[in-house]
Amino acid sequence: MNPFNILFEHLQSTIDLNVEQLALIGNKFKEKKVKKKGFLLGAGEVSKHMRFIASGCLRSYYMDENSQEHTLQFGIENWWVNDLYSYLTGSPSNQFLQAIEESTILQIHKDDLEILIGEVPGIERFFRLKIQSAYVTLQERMLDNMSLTAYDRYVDFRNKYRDIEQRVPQYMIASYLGITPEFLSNIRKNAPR
Amino acid sequence: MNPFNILFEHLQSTIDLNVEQLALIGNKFKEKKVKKKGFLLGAGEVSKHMRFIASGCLRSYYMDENSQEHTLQFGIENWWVNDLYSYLTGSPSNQFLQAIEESTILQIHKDDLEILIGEVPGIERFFRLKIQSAYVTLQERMLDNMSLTAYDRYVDFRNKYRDIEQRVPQYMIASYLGITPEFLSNIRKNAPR
DNA sequence: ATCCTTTCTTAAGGTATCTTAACTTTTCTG
DNA sequence: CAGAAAAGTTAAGATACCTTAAGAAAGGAT
Repeated sequence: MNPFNILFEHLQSTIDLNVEQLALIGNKFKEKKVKKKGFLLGAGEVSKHMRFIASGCLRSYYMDENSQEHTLQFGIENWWVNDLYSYLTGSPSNQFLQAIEESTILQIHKDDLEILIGEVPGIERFFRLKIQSAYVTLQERMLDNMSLTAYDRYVDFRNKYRDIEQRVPQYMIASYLGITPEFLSNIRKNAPR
Repeated sequence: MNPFNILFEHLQSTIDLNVEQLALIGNKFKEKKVKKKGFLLGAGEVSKHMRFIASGCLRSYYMDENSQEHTLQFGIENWWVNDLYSYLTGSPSNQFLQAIEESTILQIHKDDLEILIGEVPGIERFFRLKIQSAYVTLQERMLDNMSLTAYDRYVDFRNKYRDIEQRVPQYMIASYLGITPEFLSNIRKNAPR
């Protein structure tokens, strides 16, 4: 399926859009392919785009002073990925946005998004809702991290993201859960079933 | 100072408002006093209000299955406190919103806020920006929790929230940092200076 | 098919943080 | 101001998770 049609369907699941509006939207989003291990954003750059995954799989991660990677988000088809921090504040990102599989992205520049919002007001509502649910998800994760053991977090992850679990290497899952790959391995060995 | 004037000044630091608009806003917000240790929201209730602290000090916390408290947020004058999760999704809260000092709150009901947004469009922008910065703050905290040691998180907390540190009991700070009060005590003892 | 790279596992020893419990200090209440 | 309640400290023993290092397995490239 054409990447743009994937985007259109995705948008229409939340807001109503007529043909002219879809055309306006299609004009502003640009298609971008990323190879496996390719980067859409590197630490130090300012994120200037909102990015929609039409196909493939990516993750964003933060690298701390000890060069440890911390995965912030995975994303597959129909997800949005970005360093919202950098995008919203305009400050240089401290994250990397990297493809785990060859992926097709549709992205819109911040300036174009502002224009588009003027043309298609529903878009503003769409992104407000996105940010809200991003917040809600993040808070849930924060609470889980504070109150659950690594094993429980792993079980929750598997239940919540079974589709993602198959597609990403285990050490990235470990870095998402906030543990070392060795310890995740250990957890898996001693897990029931 | 009158609580409403504190709110008005706060709003005007972000958006422009004329006298009629301030009157409309003043009509919709209700003043509420909470005694020390009093609750504005309990687990199980749905949060139906946006809440502004005109004076005092509060915190929101989550209580896990082992009855451990996890402080999500502290708030003092000019801050907004809420369980955004519950407010946005309409699901019952898993948090408590409790006063640490006697406090004066100005709160607006969700339905009234929607009406108000119709009357004063700038208000929508205001809350969108609030949620965005809440997201940004939360992500920063998430990263800190994943990459820093408890000692470093404590130092960061002191630097960032010196004004709050004076006003809240230490065991709440511990529950914010994700450690036990005993361990925070230990950290403080062994800390430089 | 084979070699090289990436990912995963195993296990021993170490460290950050927790648990428990008793004690001290501070704050609140009447 | 006294007594009770809340908050903070101390220290010993426990545990979840990390570090290191080496080897096994899987995946990619030629």
